[in-house]
Amino acid sequence: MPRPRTFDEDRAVDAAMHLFWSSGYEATSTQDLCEATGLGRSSIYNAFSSKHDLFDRALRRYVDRFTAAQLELIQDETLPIRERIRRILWTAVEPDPDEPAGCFVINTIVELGPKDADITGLLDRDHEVKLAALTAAIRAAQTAGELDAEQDAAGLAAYVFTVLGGLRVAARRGAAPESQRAVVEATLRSF
Amino acid sequence: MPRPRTFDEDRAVDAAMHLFWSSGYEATSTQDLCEATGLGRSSIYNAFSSKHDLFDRALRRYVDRFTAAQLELIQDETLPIRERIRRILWTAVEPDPDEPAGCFVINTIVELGPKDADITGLLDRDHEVKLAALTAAIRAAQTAGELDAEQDAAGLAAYVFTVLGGLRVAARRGAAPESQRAVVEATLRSF
DNA sequence: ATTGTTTTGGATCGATCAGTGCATAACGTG
DNA sequence: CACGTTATGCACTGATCGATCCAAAACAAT
Repeated sequence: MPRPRTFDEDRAVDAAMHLFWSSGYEATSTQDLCEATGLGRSSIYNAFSSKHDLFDRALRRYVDRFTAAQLELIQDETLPIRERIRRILWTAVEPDPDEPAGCFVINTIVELGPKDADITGLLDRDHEVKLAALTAAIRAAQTAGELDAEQDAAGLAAYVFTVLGGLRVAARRGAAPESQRAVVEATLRSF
Repeated sequence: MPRPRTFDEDRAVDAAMHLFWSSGYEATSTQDLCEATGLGRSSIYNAFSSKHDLFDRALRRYVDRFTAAQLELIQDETLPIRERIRRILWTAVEPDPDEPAGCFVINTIVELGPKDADITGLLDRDHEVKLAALTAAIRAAQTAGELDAEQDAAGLAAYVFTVLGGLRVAARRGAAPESQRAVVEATLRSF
């Protein structure tokens, strides 16, 4: 019996995600969010309880999407481990012109890391999951003789994600794809 | 004949630097700057023309300080090139508890990179200088037989600074020093 | 068609934003 | 001591911040 929504909540979260991704939390005003989503203030505050809550929803959407894709890649046993790692890193080499430069997660760690424990907890847990998955994949490759078993698997996994973070910062700065490619190749030489 | 300043401009820039470094540009208000520097609004706007100008001064101070230290290290020919690279990366391993986590330059690239061309230009030029210096040092080590001459020196230099960026993002997230250490060791294995 | 519930638009809230104006205080110089 | 100049303290500007309120609108169920 109630009046139904005239907008798609998912689309609104998606628009907010791109805006926060591009401009950060503080620099994005609720007015900007209204314009980007095409909604009025009331609709936004009715569907989401606050700017911070909408940010949380947007970040979760980003994290879920990218983590799912990464985990699928990490656990794809049809590919050699080196190839999987290459593809993980490769996502930061050629920027998608339809999306903001850099990585929303990295941006958020940098902007809110020291100040927002809720957000930090969310990102930490996600990072742990990915780290554990890659560590397991590397260990499996080691026992299969695909990689040198002497190296610390957890350290190698941390290494991959650290380089990925660096590549995404470089992408935010507008690094040239050929430079990024050289970094990926140099990274793989450690394995 | 005029009334002299009762505060040290350098100390004020230093306090502003730490605040911007810790909290970012947008999240730092002029009121915060007054409290951190101990100055009144008039004194700040008299010595610096705007919040943006003070940020620019603070960032320049940071860049000058860190770039000088890095260049000195890069060009220290008494050390093997691998040791120089290790020490560059090592600066991100054990955080100084007296200073904000992470790197002011990285934070600024992430927050203002897509929006502030002046700041971006400053950071790009600085990055170019450091990249050129490390490329030259690597090339020299290659001709001296210290490193494999087959590898692209510029690519290796980009690799080092990319990993450094990743380490600094990880430091902002509060990464454990032992994890950071493992990343440095894995990085050096590419050389 | 009436009722009940929720959405929506628009005005508006107090707080805070970066920045300014002005009167006064403080100092070096003559 | 008096003058010239700058620094400082404080009130204040208009704009914008995130968030709220309320009345009108829209729809489903009866």
